[in-house]
Amino acid sequence: MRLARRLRAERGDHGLTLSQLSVLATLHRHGAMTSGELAAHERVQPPSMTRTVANLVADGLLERKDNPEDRRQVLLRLTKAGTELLASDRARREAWLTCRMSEITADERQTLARAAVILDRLAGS
Amino acid sequence: MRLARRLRAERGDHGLTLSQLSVLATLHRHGAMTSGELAAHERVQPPSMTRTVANLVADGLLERKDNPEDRRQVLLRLTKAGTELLASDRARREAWLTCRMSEITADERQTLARAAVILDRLAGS
DNA sequence: ATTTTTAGTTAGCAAAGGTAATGAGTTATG
DNA sequence: CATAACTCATTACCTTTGCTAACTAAAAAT
Repeated sequence: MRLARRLRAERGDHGLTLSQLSVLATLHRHGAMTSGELAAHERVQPPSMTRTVANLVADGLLERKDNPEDRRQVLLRLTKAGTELLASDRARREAWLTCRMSEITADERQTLARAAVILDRLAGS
Repeated sequence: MRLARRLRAERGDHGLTLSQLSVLATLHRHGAMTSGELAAHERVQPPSMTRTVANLVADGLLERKDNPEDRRQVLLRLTKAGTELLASDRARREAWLTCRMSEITADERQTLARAAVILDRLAGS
């Protein structure tokens, strides 16, 4: 909990929340998907995702595209602005992480890397 | 992010949020403290803590005690109900964790334990 | 005695989470 | 084919959690 808050504090300049950033990152990694798929992936209820997405669309970071094959669905994808913001955030985060990583030993770094893999598996990626 | 949500989903029966639970756990681990100390420890601004604490007091899990030496301060401590709820939550969480831990090898468990220590240090516990 | 600082609070904003109910589109069935 | 049933996304509404700014009361400093 405290660690999560510490990370949140490192969110910084762009003014996006972790949830919003996570949506952008998911779309970047897995490509365009529907609101429902996004909700399932982020482990959130559909209405919550609707709202988060609406905010991101309003900010011009996502765009909606109707699916002609099933007109109930809406495909979401990153705009150019969204992709760029994600890239710059990643850079900033990398910088912070690099700084942190310099505070620990190579051994410890390896332990963290292994732990990340295990946790990812437990989270059911 | 997704892992955090997965954990949150495991919150279950008692109806408390992670923030509330974290406050109870902190008070249990470090003993009674003031609202300000609690806020600093949870890395949250004082007004946020005021409200969280107010909810917990309303639920009968915390109690306020004026400090006669400095009457600006309010000491917060767990009630019996708060202590019991914390214990039962811990038991439930342990059960879940034990179940998870049985899914991985002893080697992996050790990796996670080591990682936890390192992260704690980075978080500035 | 007055000013400054400190602890906690109140008021008000936005985001994120949830459930319940609706609307529109698709699929299944009589 | 017409209707029933289901699915996807949304709207409406509630709670909790963060935040900042402004305020009160108490303590400390001048």
